[in-house]
Amino acid sequence: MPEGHTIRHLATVHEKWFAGKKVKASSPQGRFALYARQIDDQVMTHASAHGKHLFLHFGKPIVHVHLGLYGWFTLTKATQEQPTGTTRLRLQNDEYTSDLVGPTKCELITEEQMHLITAKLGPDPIHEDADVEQAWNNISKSKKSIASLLMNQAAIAGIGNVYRAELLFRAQMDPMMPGNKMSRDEFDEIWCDARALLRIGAVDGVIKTVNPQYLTNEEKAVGGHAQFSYVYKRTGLPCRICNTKIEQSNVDGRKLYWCPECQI
DNA sequence: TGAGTATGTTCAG
DNA sequence: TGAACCTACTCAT
Repeated sequence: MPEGHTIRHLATVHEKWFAGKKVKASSPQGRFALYARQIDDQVMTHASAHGKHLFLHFGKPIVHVHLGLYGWFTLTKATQEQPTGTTRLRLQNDEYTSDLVGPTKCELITEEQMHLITAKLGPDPIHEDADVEQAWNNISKSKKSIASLLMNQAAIAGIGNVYRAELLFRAQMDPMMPGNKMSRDEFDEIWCDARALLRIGAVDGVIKTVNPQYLTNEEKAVGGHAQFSYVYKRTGLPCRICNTKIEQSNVDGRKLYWCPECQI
């Protein structure tokens, strides 16, 4: 589901499947129908991602997608199956089908509008050339907690509620630490870990944060595509490291999970 | 059948 | 700060 790793994964798959070829575009649900007609039978040139925003480039027109909380793509080998009535956008060629359901945003924009969107976002750690100094600047000048700042897309783009909880646990950091009280070393550790974890997650679109040595035998048996966490959604369960019960609280209206023993 | 929940964002008050 | 929005799924009634 949608944090930065998912969007990067989706950009990669769409580019691999559709770039350089004519694409059939339709909007079974109807809300994107007018725009779908404009890109129908056009060639997708490439796909790109910044944070949680996906851009599918059809020459000048660009499809801008933000999945929001529960939007998703169903990616399949070319199918004759009818899309569900809620499918906002279907992209298809002879080999592949991409169905988009429930996005917060699906619109046709210009390159200029795309730049306006990305200009409002902080550096995306998954990008090779991401500006770490800009990210440090955004964090270190704020009195807000690091838990709050990591979710702020204008500070750092692409991190969501799962990666936030897991990054803070892995760094053994108090989630309430104000950005302007963090040392550069502490920030660098989180930034580098975010880079690494997002890239690992982007490979197959699954969030992987737990060192296998801390998985139970049952969890190990489940294997590859399963998602496990140190603290996310583990309220009341014992910490994988110290056995203290994981706690849950609310930061900016979102649930935050942490270990009161490890993260001091 | 209906309430609650979900890895998100925006806008009104 | 809280509600609204986009959708599907789980669980209680």
